[in-house]
Amino acid sequence: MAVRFSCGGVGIAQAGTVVDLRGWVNRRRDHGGLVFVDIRDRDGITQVVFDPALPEAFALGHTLRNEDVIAVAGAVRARPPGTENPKLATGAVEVAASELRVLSRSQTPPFPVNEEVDVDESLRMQYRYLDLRRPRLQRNLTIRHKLVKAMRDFFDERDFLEIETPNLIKSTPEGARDFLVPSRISPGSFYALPQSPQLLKQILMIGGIGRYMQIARCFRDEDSRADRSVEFTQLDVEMSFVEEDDVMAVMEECIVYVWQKALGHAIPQPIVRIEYADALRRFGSDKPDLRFELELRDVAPLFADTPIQFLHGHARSEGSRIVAVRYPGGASLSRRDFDALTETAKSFGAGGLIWISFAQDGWKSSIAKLLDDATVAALREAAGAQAGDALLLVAGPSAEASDVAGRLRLHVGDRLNLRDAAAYAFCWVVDFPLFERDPETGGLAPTHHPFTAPLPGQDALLDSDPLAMRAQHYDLVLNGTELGSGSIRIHDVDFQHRIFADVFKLPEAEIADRFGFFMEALRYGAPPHGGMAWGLDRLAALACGATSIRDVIAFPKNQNGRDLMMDAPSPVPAGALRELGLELKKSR
RNA sequence: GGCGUUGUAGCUCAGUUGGUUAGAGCGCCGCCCUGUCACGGCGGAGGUCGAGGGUUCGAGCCCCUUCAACGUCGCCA
Repeated sequence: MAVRFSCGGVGIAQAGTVVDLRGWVNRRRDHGGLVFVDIRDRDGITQVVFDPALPEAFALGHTLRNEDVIAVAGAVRARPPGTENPKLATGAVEVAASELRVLSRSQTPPFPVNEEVDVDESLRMQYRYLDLRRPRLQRNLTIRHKLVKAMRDFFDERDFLEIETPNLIKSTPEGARDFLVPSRISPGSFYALPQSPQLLKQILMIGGIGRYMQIARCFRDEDSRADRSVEFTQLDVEMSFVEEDDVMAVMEECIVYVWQKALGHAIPQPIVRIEYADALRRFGSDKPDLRFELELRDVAPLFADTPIQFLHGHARSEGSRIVAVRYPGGASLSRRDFDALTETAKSFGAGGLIWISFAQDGWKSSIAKLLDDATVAALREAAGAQAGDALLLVAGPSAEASDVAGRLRLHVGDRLNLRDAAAYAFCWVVDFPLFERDPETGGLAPTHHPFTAPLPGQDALLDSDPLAMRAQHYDLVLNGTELGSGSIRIHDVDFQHRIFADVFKLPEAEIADRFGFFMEALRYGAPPHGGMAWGLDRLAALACGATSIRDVIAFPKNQNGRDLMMDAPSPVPAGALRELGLELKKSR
């Protein structure tokens, strides 16, 4: 009686036992008088030998092709000395096939399943079931599973309830475009798919749940990127009767636990906290990559008396920065290299780029004629440049200069291979401003979302100087990627109303229409509460060393939001539209 | 919507200054092969060069338009 084993599960311990293996033909090596077939499942690969001594199985073995699905019964035996394969976990043994059944034949696959070669991503998506058989996705989905499992275990142990929130909800535009779902029973009315369960989890707190978590699917009808898709998954968490430090402590414990469980990696604690303003000043970003140093240096004072026209203003203006990015070894770059760097800086939004290099035989610069030795020496000192380094200088209004310099820093980090995919540098970013200026409307916009509470004691600033308000808002950042945001929420209905009415200037009717249900809930004893949400796809991608979240999603959508396997979205029959009370306009 | 990269055999790619019949490796098909594991040997099939238009005696290569994939800016509270 053959015993079922996985294709990665047989070893020398099974020698002599008759096993039953099921799986896919990974490869066939047909010697004419002897046939080797590697059989594969999620667990691994085992070599099966077909010998002419058993003519029936042997004859059928000849006909096998890659990706055929087979069941093989045979005795496990140690391989003849010298023929062991150390590259295979099961390489000490082989299965001598006594019985072969072909469960399913496969057409020739459109791309190799048994090799880790790069294949055009749209082809991989169209034949996702084949891509899923390959080691990379099997490994990534396994890691993702472990992450999610660890999260559920972690929160379960701490008395959190996992609660599902609906996917068909009310459209309450939250910045991103909603996906709308027409209602058959209420023609002309639409559900929206949630951009996040934000209001629902707050209402769960009002509902006395106290501690909530969910692995929640979210939808935003915006253009995709490598790190974001129209449909994505969040770890969503909310807690009652907590302050910032309580939430951050739990979430920090969580990431440490999860990283240990899923990756066996110990995150050093405590995770460093960086104030928002500091992050911008030192790294030019509110999601700094701490895998490498190269901190930005302000050098504006050195240009206070500069004759250089375009620097002069920025050197003296409160709202401007002149920032130096150190490029270790940059003195060996050619003028052409610096020209290319300048183009790169311009693509980041810079007006231009000043460079200074410190070679053995003296300094060079794009503005050499306008610099003197003393200024250059002071610059070198201020920016901490060593012999052989170069400095890249960016000047402009603070926000722009910080952003460009921050991107240049990352660019230099990339060029010098300082951004190690196997390293994990976490940090908290705290002390965000509550509001920021919306450059389009000129009005105020929430930095996080309109339910974020300010630091205690700042309520009065709402009328006098809202831009000076700081939020009880914290981001968790890993390797320059924002994993997630959280905050303490407003639980006072009057203050929440002032945010909508006084700050965002929403008309009463609109507040009532969009948020009426929520405002009403706040009137019935809302506990102080706060929480956080993490982008699970991003987290998984970083954990797997994947460059795109599509490599940690079983059935991802492409850049245009299309599912290439199912070919969705697709037109629907006219009758389906009629039933929904919808009529299509002729396109264009 | 903007910018960039890419598009040549089933896959991954090469293709010179515009010049004969568009190539390679892998895969596929057939035959041979009893210790391979990227098995090996011999033979073979397979191409609207993304699509459309143009320049030219002649276009895979030059020009215009367009489609698609990916990256990125805008956008994503």
